[in-house]
Amino acid sequence: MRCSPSKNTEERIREAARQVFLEKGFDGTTSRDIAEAAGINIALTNYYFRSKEKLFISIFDELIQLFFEGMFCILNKPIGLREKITELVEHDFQLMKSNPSLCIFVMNEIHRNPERMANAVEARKQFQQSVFDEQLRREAALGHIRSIEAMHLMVMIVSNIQFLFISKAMHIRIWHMSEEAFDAFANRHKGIVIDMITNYLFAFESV
Amino acid sequence: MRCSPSKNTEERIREAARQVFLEKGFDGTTSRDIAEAAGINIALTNYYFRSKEKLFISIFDELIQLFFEGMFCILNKPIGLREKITELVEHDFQLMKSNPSLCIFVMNEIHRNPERMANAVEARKQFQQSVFDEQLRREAALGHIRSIEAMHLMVMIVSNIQFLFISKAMHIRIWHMSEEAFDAFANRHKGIVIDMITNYLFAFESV
DNA sequence: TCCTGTTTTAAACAAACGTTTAAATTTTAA
DNA sequence: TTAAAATTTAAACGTTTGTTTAAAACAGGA
Repeated sequence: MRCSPSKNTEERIREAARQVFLEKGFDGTTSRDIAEAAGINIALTNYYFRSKEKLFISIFDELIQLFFEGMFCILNKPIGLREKITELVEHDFQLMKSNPSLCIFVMNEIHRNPERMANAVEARKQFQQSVFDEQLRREAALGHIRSIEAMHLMVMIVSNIQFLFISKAMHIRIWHMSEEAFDAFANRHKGIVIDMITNYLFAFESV
Repeated sequence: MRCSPSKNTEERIREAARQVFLEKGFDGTTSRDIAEAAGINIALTNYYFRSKEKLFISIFDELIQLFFEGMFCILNKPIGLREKITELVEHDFQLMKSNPSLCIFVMNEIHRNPERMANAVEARKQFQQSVFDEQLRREAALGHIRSIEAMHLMVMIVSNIQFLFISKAMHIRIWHMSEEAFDAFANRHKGIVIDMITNYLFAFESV
C-alpha cells in the first residue's frame, strides 16, 4: 500500500487530463470528458485530485516546466553563440512539433488567468542566472556581434518558431494544406529564421 | 418601425459580446455574462441573435475581417518594398496594441474549432490576388533583394509582432513588468524586428 | 381611444456542470 | 481467514448552463 499501487489509475487520469486539457483548454473541458478519455468513473478524478481545478494546476505546472526546461538547459551550455542560437531554434522547433497544442494552450491559459503562472519567479531566476546574458555582452564588446539585449534575442527566436505552430490551424485552413505540406513549410521556414537571426547578429558591419 | 429602432439594443449586445468573448473566449463566456455586460435581460440576446453560437459567429466574422483587412490593403499599395514592409509591421503593431486580446482570441478559437474559419477561401484569394507576390519576384529578379516566397516573408512579419502580444501576459508575469514597461519593450522590439527583416532582405550580398 | 406589432421582462425549462455520497468491490496486512 | 483500508462504482446532489415561454410594457397609426 505504501508505494501506491494506484499509480496506474492516477497516471491514467493524468495522461487523459493532459490530452483533453491541451486539446480543449480548461473552460472547454468537462470532468466527464477526462473520465471518459481515461476510461474510469467520474468520481475517481476527485478521489485522486480534489477538484477539476487542482487537477488542472497539476497538469499545467508540469507542462510549463516542459515548456521552459529545455531552453534553460541550452542557455547554459558552454558553446559558441552561433551554435547556441541554432540549437535554441532547433530545440524549440522540435518541442512544438512534438506538442503542437502546447504553446497556444499555455499562452491562452496564462492570458485568461495570469495568476496560474505561479512559477514566474522561478522562470525569471533561471533566465537571469543563465550564462546567456554575459555571453552576449562579451561577444558584443569584442565586436563579434551586434549589441542586443538577451531578452530581445530570446523573443526573436521563440516568436518565429512558436508562432508557426500557434497559427498552424489557420494556415492549414487558409491554404488548404495537408499536415505534411505544413510540416514541409515549417521546416523551410525554420531554416530561413536561423539565417535571418544569425545574419542580423553576425553580419552587421557589412553596412 | 421598418428601419429597426432597436439598433441601439442590438448594437449594445454586439459590443458587450465582443468585449466578453475577446476576454474570456467562447467556452469561458456565458449568456448571462453578455447580458450583464450589456445591461439587458438574458432573453434579449436570443431575441436578436438566435443563439449564443450565432451571436459568436457574427462577432467572430467581424473580428476576422478586422484582423485581415488592413494587411491586405497595404499589400496592394503602389509603394516600394522597404516602405511596404515597414508599413506592414507598423500597422500590425498598432492593430495589436489597440486590440491586445484579438490575436490570441482568433488563434485560439480557430485552433479549437477550425471550421469557424469559414472565410478562409476569401482570405486566400485576397492574398493571392495582391500585388505583393509579383513585387517580390520582380525585385528578386533585379537582384535588389534576396529571393524569398511571399508566404515566408508574411509569416516573418506577423510572427515577430503578433507573438509579442500573444505572450504579453506571460512576459508581464515573468518580468514583473508594468503595462508601460511592456509597451516600451514592445516598441523597442518593433524597431529591431524592422531592422532584422529589412537587413535580411536587402543586405544579402555583403557575404 | 383602441388596436397591432414590436420590444422587454420575469420566470421557468431541460440538460449539463462540478462535486459528493454511500455502498460495493478489491487489496492489504495480520 | 479475516478485518481493516484502499479503491471503484452508480446514483444523486445543488448549481449553472443555453434557451424558451407567456405575459407585460411600449410604440405608432387608425
